[in-house]
Amino acid sequence: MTVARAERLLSLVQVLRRYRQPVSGSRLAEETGVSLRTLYRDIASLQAQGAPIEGEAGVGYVLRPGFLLPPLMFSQDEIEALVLGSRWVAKVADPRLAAGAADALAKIAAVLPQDLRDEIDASTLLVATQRHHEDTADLGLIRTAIRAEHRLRIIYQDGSGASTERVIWPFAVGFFDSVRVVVGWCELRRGFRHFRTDRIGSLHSLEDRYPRRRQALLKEWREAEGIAPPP
Amino acid sequence: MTVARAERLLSLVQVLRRYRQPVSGSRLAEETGVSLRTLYRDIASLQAQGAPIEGEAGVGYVLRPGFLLPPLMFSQDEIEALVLGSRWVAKVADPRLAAGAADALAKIAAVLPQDLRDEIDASTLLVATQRHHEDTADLGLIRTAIRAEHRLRIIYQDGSGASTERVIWPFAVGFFDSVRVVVGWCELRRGFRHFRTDRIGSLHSLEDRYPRRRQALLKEWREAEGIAPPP
DNA sequence: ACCCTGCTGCCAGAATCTGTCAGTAGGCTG
DNA sequence: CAGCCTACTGACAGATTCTGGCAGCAGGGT
Repeated sequence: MTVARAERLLSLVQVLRRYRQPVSGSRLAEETGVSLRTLYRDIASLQAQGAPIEGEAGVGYVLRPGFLLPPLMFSQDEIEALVLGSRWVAKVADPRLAAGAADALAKIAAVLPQDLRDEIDASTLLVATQRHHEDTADLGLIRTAIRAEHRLRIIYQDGSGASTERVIWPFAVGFFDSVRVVVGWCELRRGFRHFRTDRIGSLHSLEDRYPRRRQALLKEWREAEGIAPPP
Repeated sequence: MTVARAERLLSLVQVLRRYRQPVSGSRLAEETGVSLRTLYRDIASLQAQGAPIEGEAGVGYVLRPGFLLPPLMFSQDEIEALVLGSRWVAKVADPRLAAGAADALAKIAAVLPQDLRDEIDASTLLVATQRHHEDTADLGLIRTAIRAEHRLRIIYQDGSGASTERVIWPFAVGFFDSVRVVVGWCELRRGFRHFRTDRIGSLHSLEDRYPRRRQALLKEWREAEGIAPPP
């Protein structure tokens, strides 16, 4: 007894949800293991059932949010991934974000069937990363400033030990193995600068919004530094 | 082009969700417009896909919760933690686990209210960890063996370059900055041993269960190595 | 003891699905 | 503009699946 098609249609929805950018039909066909022709038929079937899938020639398919069908319950691999990720965040991030990781996992656990809930506690994937440098600045405050796109006044000690006071527009944080780095536009240097969180002496939010959007700054910084966006 | 069956299976789930008391098969057959025989087949199909449907003679069918993901609500910090953790796993883990991280995040995004869903894309916390050594063994297979508590036959090259063939009882994986390490009981050495995944030459699951539980092994190993459990 | 129910095997005809081939059309890039 | 990638549609034939009916077994409730 097969449910090949039903299963495939669900997995197609999941693949479309995973990519948020347009995906070509041939790629979807490959991922679901059917021919291109059948993929077109599958897309048409989903659309007939109300899935807001948009296809554009030369671009690909996108699933707009709003499809009523909720996703299937998490798989074992997905639970393991969530647990592992949460453990890593709990270990390397600031206390507020660490608590967020634990709380999020608890909320997820609350909606799991018993067997999957047991998987959470039973997971034996361990985070054993190096101990990182102690932050001298509150990364939680920095994240809040980033979300609100607020300017920050900081006192920063660079690699040579010299201290400077600057106003920056923070828009990202990079998590390295032993160091966290705030990425921002520096008003003093009129350029993108990186600030290790263990070298920021003092930190004060100016509570006013910097004039550009953080996504735009991020994109510009990526191009300047040649850093590819995450998948 | 109809998707009669796929559509019917979904509607069957909806009907089962609507009733919370047991429903008889004949009633379900009537509501979905098929014969009783086909209804039994549909139920079997859904169960094969993991739907926790319970049938009892003389009573009827009940759908226990845990098949579809219900709506979830998270704080901004929790979302940031989930996104950051997922990005890290996607970067450092084996392809299957990495896909699990992306899929889990996509599923969460699908049940989030609009404003929180935007937070996922907007997150500017970046994972910039060092590039790790290439695995020579499929970590996905190892994880599967750990979950099933199966013995593994491996060929391992130790630090000095000497190759040995061993049978191990794998029970944990440690994720270091540049290396992944399988923790197991080694039948050859009669003791706990650690195996870097970039030094495991060959890997073969024996498909039989080792005689102890992995939680017990983990606890014993922790005590032997003096490693504290995660919070 | 009786009825309702879940569940399985078998069968044959009907319905569906799938891949291949061919062709149209729209967007993007150079 | 040409060339490439892409979305889409139609037709066809073979393979696969689906479906309903029938018969029968088993478990629970009355």
